[in-house]
Amino acid sequence: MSEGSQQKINTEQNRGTVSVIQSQASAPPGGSLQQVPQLVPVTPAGGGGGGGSSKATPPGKMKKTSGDKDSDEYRQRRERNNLAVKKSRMRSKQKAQDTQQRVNELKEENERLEAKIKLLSKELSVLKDLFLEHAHNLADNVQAPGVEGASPAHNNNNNGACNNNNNSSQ
Amino acid sequence: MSEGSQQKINTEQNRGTVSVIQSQASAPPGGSLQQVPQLVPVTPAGGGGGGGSSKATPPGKMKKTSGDKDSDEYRQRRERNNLAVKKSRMRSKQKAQDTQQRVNELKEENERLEAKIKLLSKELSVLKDLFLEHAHNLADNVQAPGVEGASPAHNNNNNGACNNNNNSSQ
DNA sequence: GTCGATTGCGCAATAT
DNA sequence: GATATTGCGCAATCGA
Repeated sequence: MSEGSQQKINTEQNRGTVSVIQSQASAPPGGSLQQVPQLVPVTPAGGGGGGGSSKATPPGKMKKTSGDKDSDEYRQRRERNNLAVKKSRMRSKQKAQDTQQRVNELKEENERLEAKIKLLSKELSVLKDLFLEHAHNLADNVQAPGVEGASPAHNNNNNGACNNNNNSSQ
Repeated sequence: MSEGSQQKINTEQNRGTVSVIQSQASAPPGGSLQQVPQLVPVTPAGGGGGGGSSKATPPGKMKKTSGDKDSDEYRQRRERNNLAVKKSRMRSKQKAQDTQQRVNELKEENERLEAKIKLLSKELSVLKDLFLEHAHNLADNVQAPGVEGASPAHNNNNNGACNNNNNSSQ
Protein backbone atom coordinates (compact mmCIF):
# COMPACT_ATOMS: atom_id res chain seq x y z
CA MET A 1 0.00 0.00 0.00
CA SER A 2 1.36 3.37 0.71
CA GLU A 3 0.35 6.10 -1.55
CA GLY A 4 3.25 8.09 -2.37
CA SER A 5 4.08 11.51 -1.39
CA GLN A 6 3.43 12.94 -4.73
CA GLN A 7 3.96 16.50 -5.42
CA LYS A 8 1.79 18.51 -7.59
CA ILE A 9 3.73 19.94 -10.35
CA ASN A 10 2.94 23.36 -11.40
CA THR A 11 2.60 23.04 -15.02
CA GLU A 12 4.21 25.83 -16.79
CA GLN A 13 6.49 27.22 -14.23
CA ASN A 14 9.98 26.30 -14.91
CA ARG A 15 8.81 26.05 -18.44
CA GLY A 16 9.19 29.60 -19.14
CA THR A 17 12.63 29.75 -17.70
CA VAL A 18 14.29 26.59 -18.69
CA SER A 19 16.02 26.62 -21.92
CA VAL A 20 19.08 24.50 -21.82
CA ILE A 21 19.93 22.14 -19.14
CA GLN A 22 22.68 19.73 -19.41
CA SER A 23 23.34 16.68 -17.49
CA GLN A 24 24.27 17.64 -14.05
CA ALA A 25 21.42 18.21 -11.78
CA SER A 26 22.15 17.98 -8.14
CA ALA A 27 19.67 16.03 -6.20
CA PRO A 28 18.77 17.79 -3.02
CA PRO A 29 17.92 15.18 -0.42
CA GLY A 30 14.56 16.42 0.54
CA GLY A 31 13.58 17.91 -2.71
CA SER A 32 11.39 16.37 -5.33
CA LEU A 33 12.50 16.26 -8.82
CA GLN A 34 10.68 17.24 -11.86
CA GLN A 35 11.25 15.60 -15.12
CA VAL A 36 11.77 18.07 -17.82
CA PRO A 37 10.59 16.66 -21.08
CA GLN A 38 13.79 16.88 -22.95
CA LEU A 39 13.52 14.72 -25.98
CA VAL A 40 16.09 13.07 -28.06
CA PRO A 41 15.91 10.80 -31.03
CA VAL A 42 17.02 7.32 -30.20
CA THR A 43 18.97 4.98 -32.33
CA PRO A 44 17.57 6.34 -35.49
CA ALA A 45 18.79 3.69 -37.85
CA GLY A 46 18.31 0.88 -35.47
CA GLY A 47 19.22 -2.57 -36.51
CA GLY A 48 15.92 -4.25 -36.30
CA GLY A 49 13.03 -3.88 -38.45
CA GLY A 50 11.59 -0.58 -38.58
CA GLY A 51 14.09 1.37 -40.12
CA GLY A 52 13.69 4.91 -39.76
CA SER A 53 15.29 7.74 -41.32
CA SER A 54 17.44 9.25 -38.70
CA LYS A 55 17.05 12.93 -38.94
CA ALA A 56 17.89 14.22 -35.54
CA THR A 57 16.81 17.75 -35.07
CA PRO A 58 16.89 18.53 -38.69
CA PRO A 59 17.73 22.08 -39.47
CA GLY A 60 14.25 22.48 -40.75
CA LYS A 61 12.15 25.30 -39.50
CA MET A 62 9.88 24.78 -36.55
CA LYS A 63 6.54 26.36 -36.49
CA LYS A 64 5.28 28.10 -33.44
CA THR A 65 7.08 30.30 -31.08
CA SER A 66 10.17 28.59 -29.93
CA GLY A 67 9.62 24.97 -30.55
CA ASP A 68 6.68 22.75 -29.83
CA LYS A 69 7.67 22.20 -26.28
CA ASP A 70 7.40 25.70 -25.13
CA SER A 71 4.18 26.48 -26.79
CA ASP A 72 1.20 27.04 -24.62
CA GLU A 73 -0.77 24.78 -26.80
CA TYR A 74 1.61 21.95 -26.26
CA ARG A 75 1.50 22.41 -22.55
CA GLN A 76 -2.23 22.43 -22.62
CA ARG A 77 -2.42 19.30 -24.60
CA ARG A 78 -0.05 17.58 -22.25
CA GLU A 79 -2.03 18.54 -19.27
CA ARG A 80 -5.21 17.32 -20.81
CA ASN A 81 -3.62 14.05 -21.66
CA ASN A 82 -2.21 13.70 -18.21
CA LEU A 83 -5.67 14.09 -16.86
CA ALA A 84 -7.06 11.54 -19.23
CA VAL A 85 -4.33 9.14 -18.32
CA LYS A 86 -5.01 9.53 -14.68
CA LYS A 87 -8.66 8.92 -15.22
CA SER A 88 -8.08 5.90 -17.36
CA ARG A 89 -5.78 4.38 -14.83
CA MET A 90 -8.23 4.95 -12.09
CA ARG A 91 -10.94 3.21 -14.00
CA SER A 92 -8.66 0.37 -14.84
CA LYS A 93 -7.74 -0.14 -11.25
CA GLN A 94 -11.31 0.02 -10.19
CA LYS A 95 -12.26 -2.53 -12.75
CA ALA A 96 -9.63 -4.93 -11.55
CA GLN A 97 -10.88 -4.48 -8.06
CA ASP A 98 -14.42 -5.14 -9.09
CA THR A 99 -13.39 -8.24 -10.90
CA GLN A 100 -11.66 -9.52 -7.83
CA GLN A 101 -14.73 -8.90 -5.80
CA ARG A 102 -16.82 -10.68 -8.34
CA VAL A 103 -14.62 -13.70 -7.90
CA ASN A 104 -15.28 -13.67 -4.21
CA GLU A 105 -18.99 -13.38 -4.67
CA LEU A 106 -19.07 -16.16 -7.17
CA LYS A 107 -17.04 -18.36 -4.89
CA GLU A 108 -19.48 -17.76 -2.11
CA GLU A 109 -22.44 -18.54 -4.25
CA ASN A 110 -20.72 -21.64 -5.45
CA GLU A 111 -20.38 -22.89 -1.97
CA ARG A 112 -23.98 -22.21 -1.29
CA LEU A 113 -25.06 -24.10 -4.33
CA GLU A 114 -22.90 -27.04 -3.48
CA ALA A 115 -24.33 -27.19 -0.02
CA LYS A 116 -27.77 -27.20 -1.46
CA ILE A 117 -26.86 -29.99 -3.80
CA LYS A 118 -25.56 -32.01 -0.97
CA LEU A 119 -28.74 -31.52 0.92
CA LEU A 120 -30.94 -32.42 -1.98
CA SER A 121 -28.90 -35.50 -2.64
CA LYS A 122 -29.32 -36.60 0.88
CA GLU A 123 -33.02 -36.09 0.75
CA LEU A 124 -33.23 -38.09 -2.38
CA SER A 125 -31.27 -40.86 -0.85
CA VAL A 126 -33.56 -41.02 2.15
CA LEU A 127 -36.63 -41.10 0.03
CA LYS A 128 -35.23 -43.86 -2.03
CA ASP A 129 -34.46 -45.93 0.99
CA LEU A 130 -38.00 -45.44 2.16
CA PHE A 131 -39.18 -46.64 -1.15
CA LEU A 132 -37.19 -49.78 -0.93
CA GLU A 133 -38.42 -50.43 2.56
CA HIS A 134 -41.97 -50.06 1.49
CA ALA A 135 -41.45 -52.37 -1.38
CA HIS A 136 -40.11 -54.98 0.93
CA ASN A 137 -42.92 -54.54 3.35
CA LEU A 138 -45.43 -54.99 0.63
CA ALA A 139 -43.62 -58.00 -0.63
CA ASP A 140 -43.72 -59.51 2.81
CA ASN A 141 -47.39 -58.82 3.14
CA VAL A 142 -48.14 -60.49 -0.09
CA GLN A 143 -45.64 -63.16 0.28
CA ALA A 144 -46.74 -64.49 3.65
CA PRO A 145 -50.38 -63.79 4.08
CA GLY A 146 -51.20 -66.99 5.93
CA VAL A 147 -48.68 -69.59 5.07
CA GLU A 148 -45.23 -69.86 6.45
CA GLY A 149 -42.82 -70.79 3.77
CA ALA A 150 -44.83 -70.36 0.66
CA SER A 151 -43.49 -67.85 -1.70
CA PRO A 152 -45.84 -67.84 -4.57
CA ALA A 153 -45.91 -64.28 -5.27
CA HIS A 154 -42.78 -62.70 -6.39
CA ASN A 155 -44.64 -61.62 -9.41
CA ASN A 156 -42.96 -58.37 -9.41
CA ASN A 157 -39.86 -59.47 -11.12
CA ASN A 158 -38.51 -56.21 -10.38
CA ASN A 159 -35.11 -57.63 -10.37
CA GLY A 160 -32.63 -54.96 -10.68
CA ALA A 161 -35.26 -52.35 -10.88
CA CYS A 162 -34.13 -49.78 -8.51
CA ASN A 163 -30.76 -49.40 -9.94
CA ASN A 164 -29.41 -46.07 -9.58
CA ASN A 165 -26.83 -45.31 -12.10
CA ASN A 166 -24.21 -43.37 -10.49
CA ASN A 167 -22.86 -41.92 -13.56
CA SER A 168 -20.63 -38.98 -13.45
CA SER A 169 -21.27 -36.46 -16.03
CA GLN A 170 -18.17 -34.93 -17.49
CA MET B 1 -5.25 -4.12 -28.28
CA SER B 2 -2.83 -2.44 -30.45
CA GLU B 3 0.62 -2.99 -29.11
CA GLY B 4 2.73 -0.14 -29.95
CA SER B 5 5.72 0.06 -32.09
CA GLN B 6 8.15 0.07 -29.34
CA GLN B 7 11.78 0.38 -29.94
CA LYS B 8 14.44 -1.07 -27.79
CA ILE B 9 16.50 1.63 -26.34
CA ASN B 10 20.13 1.05 -25.98
CA THR B 11 20.83 2.30 -22.62
CA GLU B 12 23.95 4.25 -22.43
CA GLN B 13 24.39 5.28 -25.95
CA ASN B 14 23.35 8.77 -26.44
CA ARG B 15 24.35 9.22 -22.88
CA GLY B 16 27.91 9.73 -23.66
CA THR B 17 27.22 11.94 -26.56
CA VAL B 18 24.34 14.09 -25.63
CA SER B 19 25.21 17.34 -24.22
CA VAL B 20 22.69 19.96 -24.98
CA ILE B 21 19.50 19.60 -26.76
CA GLN B 22 16.87 22.15 -26.61
CA SER B 23 13.27 22.03 -27.36
CA GLN B 24 12.85 21.25 -30.92
CA ALA B 25 12.53 17.63 -31.50
CA SER B 26 10.91 16.82 -34.77
CA ALA B 27 8.69 13.85 -34.48
CA PRO B 28 9.43 11.48 -37.28
CA PRO B 29 6.39 9.31 -37.80
CA GLY B 30 8.13 6.07 -37.40
CA GLY B 31 10.74 7.17 -35.02
CA SER B 32 10.67 6.67 -31.33
CA LEU B 33 11.77 9.27 -29.00
CA GLN B 34 13.74 8.83 -25.92
CA GLN B 35 13.12 10.86 -22.93
CA VAL B 36 16.34 12.12 -21.57
CA PRO B 37 16.11 12.18 -17.83
CA GLN B 38 16.77 15.78 -17.39
CA LEU B 39 15.87 16.63 -13.87
CA VAL B 40 15.07 19.82 -12.21
CA PRO B 41 14.37 20.50 -8.59
CA VAL B 42 10.86 21.47 -7.86
CA THR B 43 9.81 23.41 -4.88
CA PRO B 44 13.03 22.74 -3.11
CA ALA B 45 12.41 23.59 0.50
CA GLY B 46 8.80 24.19 -0.06
CA GLY B 47 6.73 24.16 3.02
CA GLY B 48 3.41 23.24 1.72
CA GLY B 49 2.00 25.39 -0.88
CA GLY B 50 2.81 26.29 -4.30
CA GLY B 51 6.34 27.11 -3.66
CA GLY B 52 7.65 30.03 -5.42
CA SER B 53 11.36 30.03 -4.83
CA SER B 54 12.99 28.54 -7.78
CA LYS B 55 16.61 27.86 -7.04
CA ALA B 56 17.58 25.50 -9.75
CA THR B 57 20.75 23.52 -9.28
CA PRO B 58 21.86 24.88 -5.98
CA PRO B 59 25.59 25.29 -5.72
CA GLY B 60 25.82 22.35 -3.41
CA LYS B 61 28.45 19.85 -4.25
CA MET B 62 27.56 16.60 -5.87
CA LYS B 63 29.43 13.48 -5.22
CA LYS B 64 30.52 11.16 -7.92
CA THR B 65 32.05 11.95 -11.19
CA SER B 66 29.96 14.55 -12.86
CA GLY B 67 26.64 14.34 -11.22
CA ASP B 68 24.51 11.33 -10.43
CA LYS B 69 22.97 11.24 -13.81
CA ASP B 70 26.02 10.53 -15.78
CA SER B 71 27.47 7.99 -13.50
CA ASP B 72 27.59 4.49 -14.75
CA GLU B 73 26.18 3.32 -11.54
CA TYR B 74 23.16 5.49 -11.89
CA ARG B 75 22.56 4.23 -15.35
CA GLN B 76 22.87 0.70 -14.21
CA ARG B 77 20.44 1.18 -11.42
CA ARG B 78 17.98 2.77 -13.75
CA GLU B 79 18.18 -0.05 -16.15
CA ARG B 80 17.69 -2.59 -13.42
CA ASN B 81 14.69 -0.73 -12.17
CA ASN B 82 13.25 -0.43 -15.61
CA LEU B 83 13.52 -4.14 -15.92
CA ALA B 84 11.87 -4.69 -12.59
CA VAL B 85 9.10 -2.34 -13.53
CA LYS B 86 8.50 -4.11 -16.73
CA LYS B 87 8.36 -7.40 -14.96
CA SER B 88 6.05 -6.14 -12.30
CA ARG B 89 3.69 -4.73 -14.82
CA MET B 90 3.66 -7.91 -16.74
CA ARG B 91 2.78 -9.87 -13.69
CA SER B 92 0.13 -7.41 -12.75
CA LYS B 93 -1.46 -7.65 -16.10
CA GLN B 94 -1.30 -11.39 -16.07
CA LYS B 95 -2.90 -11.49 -12.70
CA ALA B 96 -5.76 -9.34 -13.84
CA GLN B 97 -6.23 -11.61 -16.78
CA ASP B 98 -6.21 -14.67 -14.60
CA THR B 99 -8.74 -13.12 -12.32
CA GLN B 100 -11.00 -12.39 -15.22
CA GLN B 101 -10.70 -15.94 -16.39
CA ARG B 102 -11.46 -17.17 -12.92
CA VAL B 103 -14.66 -15.21 -13.05
CA ASN B 104 -15.61 -16.96 -16.22
CA GLU B 105 -14.83 -20.37 -14.85
CA LEU B 106 -16.78 -19.70 -11.71
CA LYS B 107 -19.70 -18.48 -13.71
CA GLU B 108 -19.69 -21.63 -15.73
CA GLU B 109 -19.52 -23.81 -12.72
CA ASN B 110 -22.30 -21.87 -11.16
CA GLU B 111 -24.51 -22.61 -14.08
CA ARG B 112 -23.67 -26.26 -13.91
CA LEU B 113 -24.47 -26.39 -10.26
CA GLU B 114 -27.75 -24.64 -10.74
CA ALA B 115 -28.71 -27.04 -13.46
CA LYS B 116 -27.94 -29.88 -11.18
CA ILE B 117 -30.02 -28.41 -8.45
CA LYS B 118 -32.90 -28.07 -10.78
CA LEU B 119 -32.61 -31.67 -11.76
CA LEU B 120 -32.35 -32.94 -8.24
CA SER B 121 -35.32 -30.87 -7.25
CA LYS B 122 -37.35 -32.36 -10.00
CA GLU B 123 -36.42 -35.86 -9.02
CA LEU B 124 -37.32 -35.17 -5.48
CA SER B 125 -40.63 -33.85 -6.55
CA VAL B 126 -41.38 -36.98 -8.52
CA LEU B 127 -40.43 -39.23 -5.71
CA LYS B 128 -42.60 -37.33 -3.33
CA ASP B 129 -45.55 -37.62 -5.62
CA LEU B 130 -44.98 -41.32 -5.80
CA PHE B 131 -44.95 -41.45 -2.10
CA LEU B 132 -48.27 -39.75 -1.86
CA GLU B 133 -49.73 -42.08 -4.38
CA HIS B 134 -48.56 -45.06 -2.44
CA ALA B 135 -49.94 -43.68 0.71
CA HIS B 136 -53.30 -43.33 -0.94
CA ASN B 137 -53.12 -46.81 -2.27
CA LEU B 138 -52.35 -48.14 1.13
CA ALA B 139 -55.15 -46.16 2.60
CA ASP B 140 -57.47 -47.67 0.07
CA ASN B 141 -56.29 -51.10 0.93
CA VAL B 142 -56.83 -50.60 4.56
CA GLN B 143 -59.97 -48.72 4.15
CA ALA B 144 -61.74 -51.30 2.00
CA PRO B 145 -60.27 -54.66 2.82
CA GLY B 146 -63.28 -56.88 2.18
CA VAL B 147 -65.16 -54.92 -0.31
CA GLU B 148 -65.57 -55.94 -3.86
CA GLY B 149 -62.74 -54.08 -5.28
CA ALA B 150 -60.17 -55.73 -3.11
CA SER B 151 -56.96 -55.79 -4.90
CA PRO B 152 -54.37 -57.50 -2.86
CA ALA B 153 -51.50 -57.36 -5.18
CA HIS B 154 -51.05 -54.57 -7.49
CA ASN B 155 -48.39 -53.29 -5.41
CA ASN B 156 -45.49 -52.91 -7.62
CA ASN B 157 -46.51 -50.16 -9.81
CA ASN B 158 -43.00 -49.20 -9.72
CA ASN B 159 -43.32 -47.60 -13.02
CA GLY B 160 -40.05 -46.17 -13.86
CA ALA B 161 -39.69 -44.40 -10.63
CA CYS B 162 -36.49 -45.55 -9.24
CA ASN B 163 -33.97 -44.15 -11.54
CA ASN B 164 -31.90 -41.51 -10.13
CA ASN B 165 -28.61 -40.41 -11.23
CA ASN B 166 -26.71 -39.39 -8.29
CA ASN B 167 -23.73 -38.08 -9.98
CA SER B 168 -21.37 -36.33 -7.79
CA SER B 169 -18.12 -35.60 -9.30
CA GLN B 170 -15.60 -32.96 -9.58
C1' DG C 1 -8.46 16.33 -38.00
C1' DT C 2 -9.09 17.43 -33.30
C1' DC C 3 -9.86 15.30 -28.78
C1' DG C 4 -10.39 11.80 -25.28
C1' DA C 5 -8.98 6.95 -24.09
C1' DT C 6 -5.42 3.32 -23.94
C1' DT C 7 -1.08 1.62 -23.67
C1' DG C 8 4.00 1.04 -23.17
C1' DC C 9 7.75 3.08 -21.14
C1' DG C 10 11.04 5.48 -18.21
C1' DC C 11 11.76 7.99 -13.83
C1' DA C 12 11.66 8.49 -9.00
C1' DA C 13 9.71 7.62 -4.42
C1' DT C 14 8.38 4.19 -1.56
C1' DA C 15 7.55 -0.43 0.08
C1' DT C 16 9.22 -5.09 1.01
C1' DG D 1 21.35 -2.85 -0.53
C1' DA D 2 18.38 -4.98 -4.10
C1' DT D 3 14.11 -5.88 -6.04
C1' DA D 4 9.05 -4.90 -6.27
C1' DT D 5 5.24 -1.56 -6.42
C1' DT D 6 3.20 2.55 -7.39
C1' DG D 7 2.13 7.28 -9.09
C1' DC D 8 3.14 10.13 -12.72
C1' DG D 9 4.36 12.33 -17.04
C1' DC D 10 5.37 11.62 -22.01
C1' DA D 11 4.44 10.02 -26.52
C1' DA D 12 2.23 6.94 -29.85
C1' DT D 13 -1.81 5.03 -31.24
C1' DC D 14 -6.72 4.00 -31.51
C1' DG D 15 -11.38 5.27 -31.90
C1' DA D 16 -15.39 8.36 -32.09
